[in-house]
Amino acid sequence: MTEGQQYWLVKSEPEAFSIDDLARSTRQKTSWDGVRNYQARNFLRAMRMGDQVLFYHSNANPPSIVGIAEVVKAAYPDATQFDKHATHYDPGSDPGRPRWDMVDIRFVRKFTAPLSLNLLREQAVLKRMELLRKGSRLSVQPIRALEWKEIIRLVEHIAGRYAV
DNA sequence: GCCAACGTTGGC
DNA sequence: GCCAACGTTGGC
Repeated sequence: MTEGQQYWLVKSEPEAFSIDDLARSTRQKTSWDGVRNYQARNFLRAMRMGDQVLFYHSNANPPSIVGIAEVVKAAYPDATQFDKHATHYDPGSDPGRPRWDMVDIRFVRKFTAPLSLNLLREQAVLKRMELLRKGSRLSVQPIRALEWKEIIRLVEHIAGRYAV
């Protein structure tokens, strides 16, 4: 584990962009654009190359953490904010001082079995996760090192059930 | 499809 | 600065 490495979670609706879409992308990379919430943007700006990112499927059955990506490029201006035809066009953003940023992430792995929201709720160690807070909508959020460790433990535990 | 929770907008 | 109205998110 690299010193200073941080952990994050990003949400995506699989119908819009799934972990399989990421795995199929050119060089298995994508720009995480379209974030239009200041708190989420600030977390994007705090991301560093090599940070590990949990990939969460919202509006899915069941909603689950489905895999891992990693940050391969730190925050830089999100081009879609200046594109009149883009869904997330922001006429209020000044090109001289862009309001919204994006990062590039690369596929790392897809879990053998997704970790459902229900399963996550059962873990005492994960009680403080932003994701599990009622009404939480933050699409980019930090994950504590302990939580990361617990999630990896769960993934390995579940994978072990299918091991030969 | 419902609706609670939340963020943003804009009138005052 | 207040706050009602509105739009969005996202679990269920």
